[in-house]
Amino acid sequence: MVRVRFAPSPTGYLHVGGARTALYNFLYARRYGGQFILRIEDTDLERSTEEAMRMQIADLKWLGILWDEGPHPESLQDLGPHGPYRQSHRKDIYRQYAERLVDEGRAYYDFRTDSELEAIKEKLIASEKPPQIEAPAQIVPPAEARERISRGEPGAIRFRVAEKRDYFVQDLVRGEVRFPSDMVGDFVLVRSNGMPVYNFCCVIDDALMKITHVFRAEEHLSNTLRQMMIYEALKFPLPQFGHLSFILGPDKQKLSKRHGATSCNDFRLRGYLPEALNNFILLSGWSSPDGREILSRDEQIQLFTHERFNPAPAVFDETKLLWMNATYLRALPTEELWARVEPFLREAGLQLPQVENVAWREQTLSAFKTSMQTLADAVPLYRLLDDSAFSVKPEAQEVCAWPEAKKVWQAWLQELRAFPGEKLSEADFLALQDRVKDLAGVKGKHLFQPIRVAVIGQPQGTEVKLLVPMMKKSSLIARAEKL
RNA sequence: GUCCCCAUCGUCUAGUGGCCUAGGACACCACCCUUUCACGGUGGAUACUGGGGUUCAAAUCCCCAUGGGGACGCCA
Repeated sequence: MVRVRFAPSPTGYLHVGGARTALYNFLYARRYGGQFILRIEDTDLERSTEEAMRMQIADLKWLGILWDEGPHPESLQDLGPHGPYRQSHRKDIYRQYAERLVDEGRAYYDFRTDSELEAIKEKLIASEKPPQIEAPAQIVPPAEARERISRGEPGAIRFRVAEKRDYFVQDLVRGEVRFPSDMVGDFVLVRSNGMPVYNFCCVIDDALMKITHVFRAEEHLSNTLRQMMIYEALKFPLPQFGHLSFILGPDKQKLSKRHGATSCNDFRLRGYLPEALNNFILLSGWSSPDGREILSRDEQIQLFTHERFNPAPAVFDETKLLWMNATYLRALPTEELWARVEPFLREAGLQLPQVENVAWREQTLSAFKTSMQTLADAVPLYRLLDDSAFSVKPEAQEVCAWPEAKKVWQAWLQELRAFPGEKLSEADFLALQDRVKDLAGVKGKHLFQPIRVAVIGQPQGTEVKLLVPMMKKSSLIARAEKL
């Protein structure tokens, strides 16, 4: 049974890198009919917040990455038999294992102060040795140590790196990786404030939650050595590891805030579709066997295997994401697309009198979607239909200066006023345009462009024969009168 | 500094010794469609970091160099 997890630390919005790790784990679980667990790694009390945890959960939901065990997406109550799923709620569990290691001599209490440890490190560096902490000559016996701790004295628990030897992992992404044990000194398991550290919690949780495969970012590769030592000391079975390469910014540095939009929430706000972002990050470090790029969730699940991970880091290219978003957006059924676009239009405060008309939505959206790459692109397009926002744009200057323009506008207005109906169909418009042509004695672009300016105030955009049927005659007249 | 990871078009990537005069996608350029702008269609330019091996044969295996990234925390 495959059991995988995503274990974010709640210190901000969900990052695209984190989203990718979550997606890969999720797909892997679905591919092999296993379970996907969400675990919150909030042992850093300084930086973790409840608010950030909610944001991350909201982002995962938005992406459609749902978990079988973990905090309930709404209530945040533990869901599943291996809880609690927040590390800050598992302190006692960690403590128990730490004490066990102390009793077995695999770990020891360390009452040395920060400044003492600092001095030791400096001395090591001065003598050109790696600055690794080792056990003091005299270790405080467990009983005495516990006595001192219970009196409130601050003391940490350190793991004792016992023997010098090489550790090997068969990494699912990188193949065999060798770690010499002297890469690390005796490392802290439990802080002197009683809170255990990441490497320790991670091992205990993964073991207790029966995690079989750990797919995580490459930054954890060297942590794996420490974790392997803990697994060994606790006699826990080792899961399979797969270390995913980084997602980088255009400058090949690790993607961060200064690269602009990097959180899922940023992309949501900018009008990206979750399915497009999903599909895009999927392809940043993984490829499909047949080279196809646009893949439905079902296809993703069916094709997802660890053999197709790319060990090299990937640069995040928003241009391609934009293309992919446009592709998904245009493929959406109109009513669905409308549901996604509508919040952006509302946010922009546009006044669109026919907004309740389903046929009008269909008509406008199918005309506009070829010029949209993001949902936010709908706003300037629909603004053209808002009478209160109508104005002759600076780009129209040249057309307005044509001597033919005034003649065309005059005829246009005259014909509009004479038109019997309330709205013009495409055929009505074409016929009317013909009469304007005869009346003004103008043809070609000198006819066409002034009419466009009369309709939307600018010389370029969607075809006029599609635009005119979107508006009421009264709007068209009002606009023409403003020229 | 020490250790670890990585290296194919500008970018995402295919490639697991002969199918590679290196394939696809985005972006770019040209043309077509089009009385504008998009969409769409067709075509084009562009890459195996360098040097040594191994082999009849290397983008592919090995070594070295170079470059990039990561870890070396009582952060995760």
